[in-house]
Amino acid sequence: MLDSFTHSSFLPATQFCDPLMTWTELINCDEYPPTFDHQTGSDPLWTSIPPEHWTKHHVCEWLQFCCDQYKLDANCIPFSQFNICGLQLCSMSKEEFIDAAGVCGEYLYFILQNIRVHGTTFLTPTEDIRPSTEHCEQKMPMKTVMVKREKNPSQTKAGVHSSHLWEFVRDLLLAPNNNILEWEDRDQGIFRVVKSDSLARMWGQRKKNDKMTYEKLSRALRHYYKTGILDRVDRRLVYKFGKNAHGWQDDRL
DNA sequence: GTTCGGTTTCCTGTTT
DNA sequence: GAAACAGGAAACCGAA
Repeated sequence: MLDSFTHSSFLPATQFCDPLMTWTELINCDEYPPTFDHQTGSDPLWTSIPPEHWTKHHVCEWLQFCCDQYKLDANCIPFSQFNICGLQLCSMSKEEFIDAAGVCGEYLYFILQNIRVHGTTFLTPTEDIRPSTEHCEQKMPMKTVMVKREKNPSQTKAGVHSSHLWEFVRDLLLAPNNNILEWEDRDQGIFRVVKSDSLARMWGQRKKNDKMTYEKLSRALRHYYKTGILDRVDRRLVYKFGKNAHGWQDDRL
């Protein structure tokens, strides 16, 4: 159904956005929120109204947006089950999301909660919300990456593979209501893996690798010790962001 | 075609 | 005994 939507027709102004751009990157991107010049009049944008007020069409657009931006496998999402209005969508529990779309459902749930928690103001194109370049440089370490993208839109596809495991973990930690990872010491960047299997499943989904296990994922995490992205914590299932990890302090988007 | 970074996979041994 | 950790080694893959 949603295959009929193309990225260009749906989000024309996000052409420079990395489909795997992190949530933090996405909403701080100068190209975000998108402008919908072609959409005016009676059908307001889903970005401009609270999820509770979304129409079925808005929900549909949001799903497509999630697939595009977070590279979720659209084949795993039974769109017929999301042929509902925003109010019904918001009333769905995480379990219902998971029942409907498996791991993708879990991810969709997180994204929706993010929108609900932060309201729609951050999706509204106001000068106050959209960070200026200078402001962004001070607050957002990822600014450099974004500037590169703007300068060279042809690198968009390359950006798909710039999503690293530690960034995936970081973004999951920053997502509200996630029960897979939790902070042990927010200031120190110490966090704990609560549901190792779920984490591995989600990472496997992201990498299109259904053979991913927590054992393999943890090995990948341990590689980060060498590069200073993670520091060793001598406790089971507990990790700490190192000096070379950035963005994890930005819990306020 | 080569190099490189970032995993992924497999393994053995250790610790909890 | 199971689960998780530690880390070596090799393979894989996409980007440059």
